Amino acid sequence: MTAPLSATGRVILGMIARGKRSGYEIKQLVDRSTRYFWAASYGQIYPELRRLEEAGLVRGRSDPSGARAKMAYELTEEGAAALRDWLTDATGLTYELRDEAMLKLFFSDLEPGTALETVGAMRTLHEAKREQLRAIRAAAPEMPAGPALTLELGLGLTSWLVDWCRATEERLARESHVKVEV
Amino acid sequence: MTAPLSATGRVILGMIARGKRSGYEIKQLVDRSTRYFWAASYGQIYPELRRLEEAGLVRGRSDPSGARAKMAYELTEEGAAALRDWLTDATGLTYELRDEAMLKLFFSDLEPGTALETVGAMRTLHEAKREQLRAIRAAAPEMPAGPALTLELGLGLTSWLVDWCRATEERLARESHVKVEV
DNA sequence: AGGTGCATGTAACAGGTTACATGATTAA
DNA sequence: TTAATCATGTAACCTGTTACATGCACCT
Repeated sequence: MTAPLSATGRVILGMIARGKRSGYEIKQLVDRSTRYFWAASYGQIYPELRRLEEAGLVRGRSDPSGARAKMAYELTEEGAAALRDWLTDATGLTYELRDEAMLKLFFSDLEPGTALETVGAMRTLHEAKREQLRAIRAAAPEMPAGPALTLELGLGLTSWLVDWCRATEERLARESHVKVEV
Repeated sequence: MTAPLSATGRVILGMIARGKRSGYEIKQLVDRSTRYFWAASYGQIYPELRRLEEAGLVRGRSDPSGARAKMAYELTEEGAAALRDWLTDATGLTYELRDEAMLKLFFSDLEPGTALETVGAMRTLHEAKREQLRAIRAAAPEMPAGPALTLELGLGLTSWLVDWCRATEERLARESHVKVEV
């Protein structure tokens, strides 16, 4: 029965378990991997590292390169146990989405003609995300099973979204065309 | 050039434009429609309604039913213009996701055997969401074009996710089976 | 000499949730 | 009578972002 992990604490512990040991390195890795479904900023990471240390889940020692300060964190026994507990428990998974494009789409009939443009903007966004994910995959052909799974899921999801947008754009264009013609 | 709309202000203005006029009604409608991609709580709605009124975007008057207090809000000219401006502008669309299931999946290789369970929990969640969306569609066969579009998108998306989870569960089960057998 | 990257950190703010308090109305 | 629903509202809290400050190291 270890203490429950805070939201940001989860990513931090996981990243430290993967071998990344400074706040800076954790941020780098988050930005290249989980950021699409779980972001973290310095403003969260550094204070949280301190809290985790106070709670005894990580242990940090100074590991400077020359005169440049650097902290090297590693998991304690308790930290490894907390990470295991969290990974083993599949209940109460948070899921939060805030998608302004969908909100605009929801209200699109209030301002006729905006639906097509909104879906177009939505497609552009997801296309960009898909390209970024492809670049990540290309840059690291070998990766652990977990990251590989989420990358595959992200790629599939964005691809589905791009296709939906394209199909919907065609349909909306056809409908407005028919309306004009008849 | 009207003032930019705050996050919650967007939903509120849209819902008022759809005819919902009290904070309570707005919350009800949000919970039955946009909540899957854009939530709102009373703690946001009531203060925001006041701010919108101070900014001159909505106008509220008391409209009690008997001795039960009730406020009826409607859009002002400025409010309608702000809503139009927002709907017409397809740039800078916020998109934020926080999906703990995907995060656990990302770290699943740190604790062998958890991937299958995590994907299973993920599927259960999306199946439930899909059922809720189906219930909404069944309860309101006639709906405006905007809500119909987002409902269709939500249903398609959750269905794709459920299918991906199912396929991945099969694959993971097969792989672990092979591992045991060889 | 200057720009980029490594590295740490914080203060101010923004946005949102939860829990609570209050009270009327309606249906069982 | 009592539970559910209608209806408003706030205070405390949590979580997270943005912008800034600081300084070393390395490359050109």
